[in-house]
Formats: sequence, C-alpha cells, structure tokens
Amino acid sequence: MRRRDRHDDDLELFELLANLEEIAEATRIPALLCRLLEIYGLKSVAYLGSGLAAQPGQGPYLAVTYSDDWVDHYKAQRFVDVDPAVQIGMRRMLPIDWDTFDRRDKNVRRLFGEAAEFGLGRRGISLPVHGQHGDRALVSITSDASDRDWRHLRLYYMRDFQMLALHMHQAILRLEGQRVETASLSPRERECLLWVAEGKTAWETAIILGLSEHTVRCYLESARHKLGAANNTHAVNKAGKASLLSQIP
Amino acid sequence: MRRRDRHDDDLELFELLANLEEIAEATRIPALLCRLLEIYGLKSVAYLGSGLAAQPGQGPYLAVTYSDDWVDHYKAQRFVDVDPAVQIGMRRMLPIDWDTFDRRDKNVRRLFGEAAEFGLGRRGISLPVHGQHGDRALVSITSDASDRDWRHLRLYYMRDFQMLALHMHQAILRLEGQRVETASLSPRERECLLWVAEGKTAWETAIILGLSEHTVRCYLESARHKLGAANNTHAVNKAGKASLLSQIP
DNA sequence: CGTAAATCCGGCAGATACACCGGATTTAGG
DNA sequence: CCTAAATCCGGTGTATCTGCCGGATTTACG
Repeated sequence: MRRRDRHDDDLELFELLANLEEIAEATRIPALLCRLLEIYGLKSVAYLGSGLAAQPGQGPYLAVTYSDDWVDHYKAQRFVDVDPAVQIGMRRMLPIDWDTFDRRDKNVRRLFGEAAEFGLGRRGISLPVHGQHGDRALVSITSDASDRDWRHLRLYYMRDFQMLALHMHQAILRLEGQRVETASLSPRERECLLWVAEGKTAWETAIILGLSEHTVRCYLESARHKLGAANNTHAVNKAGKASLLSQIP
Repeated sequence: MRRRDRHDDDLELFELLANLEEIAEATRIPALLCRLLEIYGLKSVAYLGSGLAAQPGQGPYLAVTYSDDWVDHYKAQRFVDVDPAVQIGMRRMLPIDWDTFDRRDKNVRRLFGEAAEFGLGRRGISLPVHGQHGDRALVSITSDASDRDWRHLRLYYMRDFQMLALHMHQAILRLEGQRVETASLSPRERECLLWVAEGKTAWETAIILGLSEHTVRCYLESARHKLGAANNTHAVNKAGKASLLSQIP
C-alpha cells in the first residue's frame, strides 16, 4: 500500500469527513468509497447498514466498491449466514481483524477463498457502528498488505476508519431518512414505561413507585398517546429507540 | 498543550488502547484518565456511562480527573439537567465541540463559568459512545488551548478519543459486568417478536406472516420462555438489548 | 392571574394476552 | 436411525391491558 506522508493523510481524512457531512445524494456514496480505496491503498471498502428504516422487513443497506458479481454470488450462496465478519462483527463493539476468525469451518474457508477470486484482499478489518435507534452498520475494508506491514497498518486503519465509519453511517442515516419522532415524556411516564419494559404489570409498577394501579395506567396511557404507540410494547420500543428511557433525563 | 512528535503520540495511543483491554480493576480507571491528561496536554477528562447495569434505577457510572468538589457541586446544583454536553451529547452520534453550544441560557453560562473556576478548560469536546445493549457513554475532554491551536487540535482529539472512548466504554462494561444473557431465537420467533414490537397484535402478526393467530401466540410464548421474559413487552426489550431483533441473521 | 402541564385518584366494558392442555410434519445432525 | 428443534394448528379459563368516563391539587410560566 505505499502510505504517503502521515500529515497529508491526516488532512485527507479530515477532508473526507467534511465531504461526508456535506454529501447530498446517496448515489455519491460509492464514489466516495472508491476515493477511500485510492487514499488508503485498499483492495475493497464495504458498508453494510441494518435497522436504518425503523420498519421491520426492510432489507439491509449496502454500499460497496467490489463487483456486482461478488455481491450476487454472496447473496446466492447465502454467505451472510456464514460470514464471520457479519456474524461476529455485527455483534461486537470494537473493530475486529479478520485474521482472528476461526477458519476451521469448511464454509468459512470457501467464503474467503472465493472472495479472493473476486478481488477482495487477504487481510481485512470490520468496524461495527452503533446508532442511537437500534440502527447498526458494519464497515469492512480489505487489503493485500504484507504480513509485516499489516501489523502496523491495521492500527492506523482502525483509527481512521473508526471515524470514517461513524460519519459514513451518519451520512447514510441522514440521506435514507430515519424519521426521528421526538416526543417528550414526563418523569413519571418515563418511570412507568421503564418498569413495564422490565416485564412488570401495572399493579407491580404501582407498588414499586408507590402509586395506585390506576394512576400507573393513566401515565402509560398518556405515554402511549405521546409516542403514537398502539400498546405498551410498542411504546417501550419507540421510547427505547428514541433514547427516552435512559436514566440521564 | 505542546503536542510532541506525531509518531510518538500514535504509539502512545495504541499503547493506551492495549492497556484498556488489559485493565483488570475498575479502580485503575482514574489513573489511566490522568495519563491521558499528560499525554494529550488536557485540562480534564471525564467518562459518564449510562445504562450499564441493565436494571433501571441504577445511577450513572462516573470516572473523572477533576476534583470531587466540582462533582459534588455539579450534583448539588443539578447541572446535569442544564449541561448541554450531557443533554445534547448523549443524544448524538458524532462528537461535538462545546463551542457550538448555545450559551444564551442563563443557567448554561453559570455552569461553564463555575466549571472554569473549578479548573476545567475553556474548550471542550464530548464524544458519545453507543453500546450494543442500550448502554451509552459520554467521554468529555477539556483544554485551554488557544483559539488558533484549537481549530486543528480538536480534529486530532476527536480522532484519538473516538477510539479511546470506545475502548474505555468496553473496558468499563467488562469490569462493571453487564450480564449478557444469550438466548437464540428461531427465525419465526424473531419475526413474531419483531412485529409485536411494532405494536401489532397477535392476530395482526398472524395476517402479516400468513400464519394462524394461535401459531403466533405459540412462537411468542416460546420466545418468552427462551428469553426468560414475563410478557411480550419484556421479551421485546430483552431481545432488542441482546440485538436479536436485527434483521441480519 | 389565567393556562398548561404534571401529578394523583376511581370505575367499567370489551379486547387482548397469557398459561396450560392437546396434536401434527419436516429438517438437521449425531 | 433416532433425536432435537423448527414449523404449524386448535381450545379454554383467567389475568391483564386498553380506552374512555369522571374527578382533584400543585407547579411553572408568561
């Protein structure tokens, strides 16, 4: 990968971040990913977003630099069920080096073997991103760096792409329109919802909070109305995604 | 702040990250924060974690470098209700520069005025961290850098502390023991929970999935059992926090 | 000094959830 | 081949939720 002067790369990173904040059309994303390839000397960059639409049944959001052939093949072979980058990466908080994956599984070896044939690098990192509303993303990069280079490079990649992944996710959320309904709950409404979310009944919640059961029902009702929720379950889910249940108020 | 040679700082960053992964006692956290002060030439570093314990009613987790006096005063004055770093920062995804806060509010000006008296820097950044289970954190740093220096420094601070904040949160989660009950739901169970979370009744869910209402009830029941949940609301909440409702798998 | 919002309380009818009972076939893996 | 798990279906009694009716005081704000 021929990493250029460090300071130049830093400036380029900050420029990229600024670009991501200004980007106005989702169609520009792939071109921006390709710029990443050049700047960082990578073999591939991929963004996989999940839970962006707030409605279930929606497919994941995908933006990649590699060929459609590989994407089609990946989908046809249902590699997503096997791919440790997705299965493990999506369930982590910290970035992960693909070298740490267990390749004893036959299917996993086949996946990485065929990936190489389609032009992906031998080395890879996946960086998980966690949004505020249950939305998630995984930014994966691959490289063909030598073993010796890779040990150092991956740290720098992790650092820069930690920011890039976050800003990328933010940009895509902005463009793909995650509706952010902001309702404000009163402290009591929030408390009641909090305990209902823990599986307590209205009666139990009343005991816990030292209220009458009827009062708890009233708070839950007004909370449902504020949130536009069909029932308590829906209200808990909506309030949770709107981070209204965090105890920080 | 006299930033030293860039490469040295980079190595120090990676060393700090390694330290965070190895840290075995929560009592070591403050000392590590103090090392950050020295290395980066900051006035203060603070970690505020929320939702770590999975049970409501638990207070936030706090680790700071500034004096107990300021913490006590902050709590006594209920500054948390006013503090834009917390109120805005905790509801964002990207880091935020304190310069962008609206200081027209009388209480906000008083907060920052008194903060300076207690030894916090005039400049500040807050970096939000989002965990997998609804847990959150806010890492805030302050500096007394000059206006000219600050414009550049904050970008480098944001980059390094993006990683540091994430690793810090991971370390504290590991130490403060967030129990991660792992139940595995079948695809159908997950689908049913997903629609119930959207406020659908069992009957509506049955229509949507093309099943009988009774079958949906059965899936919900087994899901509740697997998750150890008292009712559907609890199950949705638990499954959501265990990231079992993401449509990826 | 109104007004709005938050905090509280009671009751009732119908819809829904929940637990526990029973049955079936298909599929994956040891 | 056997077992476990996943996929499906039906019924019943009781607990709980939900919506809608009525009331009250306190607090904050302009």
